[in-house]
Amino acid sequence: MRVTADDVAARAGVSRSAVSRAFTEGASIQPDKRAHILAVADDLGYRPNLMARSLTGGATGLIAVVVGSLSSPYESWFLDILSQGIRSRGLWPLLVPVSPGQEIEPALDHALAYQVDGAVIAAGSVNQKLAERCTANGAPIVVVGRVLDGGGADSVCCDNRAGMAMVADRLVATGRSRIAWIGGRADTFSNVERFDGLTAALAGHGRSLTEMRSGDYSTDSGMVQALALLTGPDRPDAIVCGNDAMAIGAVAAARRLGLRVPEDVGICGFDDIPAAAWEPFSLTTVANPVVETVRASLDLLTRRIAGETAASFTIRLPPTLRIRQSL
Amino acid sequence: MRVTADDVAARAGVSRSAVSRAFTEGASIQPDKRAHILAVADDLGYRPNLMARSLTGGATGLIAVVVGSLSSPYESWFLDILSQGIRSRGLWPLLVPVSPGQEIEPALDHALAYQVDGAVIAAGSVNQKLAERCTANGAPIVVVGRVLDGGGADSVCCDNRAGMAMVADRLVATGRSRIAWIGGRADTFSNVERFDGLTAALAGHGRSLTEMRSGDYSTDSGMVQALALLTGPDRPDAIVCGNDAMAIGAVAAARRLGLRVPEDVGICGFDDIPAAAWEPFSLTTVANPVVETVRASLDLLTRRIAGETAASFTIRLPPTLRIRQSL
DNA sequence: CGCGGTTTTGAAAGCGTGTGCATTCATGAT
DNA sequence: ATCATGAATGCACACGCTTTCAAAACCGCG
Repeated sequence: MRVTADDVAARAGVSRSAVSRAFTEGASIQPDKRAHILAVADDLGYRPNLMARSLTGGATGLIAVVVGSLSSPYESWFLDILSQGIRSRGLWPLLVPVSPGQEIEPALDHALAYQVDGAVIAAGSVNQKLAERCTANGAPIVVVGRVLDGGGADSVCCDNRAGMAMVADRLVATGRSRIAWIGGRADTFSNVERFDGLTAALAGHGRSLTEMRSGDYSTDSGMVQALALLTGPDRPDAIVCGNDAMAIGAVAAARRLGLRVPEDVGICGFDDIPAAAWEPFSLTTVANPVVETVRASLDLLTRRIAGETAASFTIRLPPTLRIRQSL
Repeated sequence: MRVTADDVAARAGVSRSAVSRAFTEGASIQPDKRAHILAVADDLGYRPNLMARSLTGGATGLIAVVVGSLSSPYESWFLDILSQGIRSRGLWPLLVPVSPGQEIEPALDHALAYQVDGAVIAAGSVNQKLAERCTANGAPIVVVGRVLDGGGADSVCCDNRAGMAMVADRLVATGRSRIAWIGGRADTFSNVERFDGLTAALAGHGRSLTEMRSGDYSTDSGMVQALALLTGPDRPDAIVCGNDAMAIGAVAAARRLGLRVPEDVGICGFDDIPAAAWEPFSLTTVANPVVETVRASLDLLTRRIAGETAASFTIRLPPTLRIRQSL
């Protein structure tokens, strides 16, 4: 039923090896014979079975992409760019969705069983042991958006502290004095770094946060926390959010209360997702360099796949402050 | 280097067949021997090579997911739900991203070469010939969001005309008389159906569109087209958009011009993406039943994969009108 | 025409797994 | 004690491909 290389060989009057060579770039075969074989193959609708090929070749061309809930605008934006990057390198993304809170390990195990050539991990928590297991199975990994403390895997991550330093400067420049914070999920690397970065930078200006609250990185949670802040005593004149989604919620909250942004309350996000530019928000935010992040991640990963062995590498990419209307 | 079933067999003092059977549910093997083998396997970090397994078994467990630009909120929302659904059925999504305007065929061909068990196609144009090629290669497909005219593939699609009929009712009920349309990319199935549905339903009320414009389903294009409409002569008192992203842009445009929504101009979208509920928009929109769409698609697909052969099937799911603040 | 050297070519040996088949083993009935 | 029955086990083949290896074909040159 399924047409195999043998079928093509029989039909073209050559050996199966010849068929294989016809499909292998730079293999030793006569040009006109290759052309004939390819014509026959096309006629029969034959394409080499990549499963079988990878059984010998050792490479599958698959890259596991571990990503969190895709309805989050940041994750989907990142996945968009990442998947394009993977395809443009002739590889294919095997999607490994993990809901927040879910264990990454069983899912990644399964992906490893597919003999993926590598993995980009942008969600879930990964420890050194897991990283080593992946590399031991011949699948180097690169961790995106956080840094593995123990080493053992390359990581690419935006410089959250530098980003927050720029936010602090802006807060001071616009004369904000009662500055509140809405964090994301507390256990995440980016949340910790962004919070630390902000408090440290503010301290450098002799200031500190007046209030701290936690959301879960969703727009709804930003809305809820911002409502609480803005209706509480000693209303803040600036709210810094752990990401853009929450900042969008915060802007909505301010609007609902009839407050002007940025005059009454300045609001700042992080990431610069596409929606941040939408006019009713016009979010001032820290632009996360995701294009560069993707490029760097895949460079690192393909080099490892090619066999380069070196100590694990951490790349920190500098963000930029995108000043719009909200702060 | 890579640990194989032979390694486990040697270490456990059994034959390789025994190892295989230990990992096969319901195979004939002594319980305690299976336990021993599994223990040894776990110790060695062995997992069956799914590439090799699928070479004999005939099934790979992979589902090709053809999807457009993921930075679009609708696409990423859909992919989120779809990928969860695929995983919950024990299958794995192989991502096949195709940019709008790009040919779907070469990408899908490559996915077929991976011997995917099936494909969910939610982007790009697919004709009957392509559908037949897929099924001939043992990969049934289901087309989502549009209907294949010639048959040859199952399709699941929301009833765009019914949705637009509800919009028309609402337009009449709120007394709109100058109704404009902002369409999406003209060549898409959903755009044609939604436009036809709206004009037909309006005609049923003895009304018609006063102006028609085309965007590209992006928020920016919605903004641009709405600005043109709202600053032109004979300003419309309602704008119906081909999707939510453009409707969001239209709301932003109205706000920029100082118009009140919905008093001065009513705005309506389609899909009910998560962002539609965000407060500054509070979009009145047609809710696309994506959860049901995903369920129906995967039901259809898994049944085909299981071998059920029947005439191709088209499922039309009824949308609902979600009335918020914008119309 | 012969010869060393370079391509081409096909046969065959894997790659890691599932499974049909024949064999062995344990079990219980006669 | 013997035999029939069923489960458990190992051997070997198949899956579809790549690639090594040795043989064959080809080339230019003397």
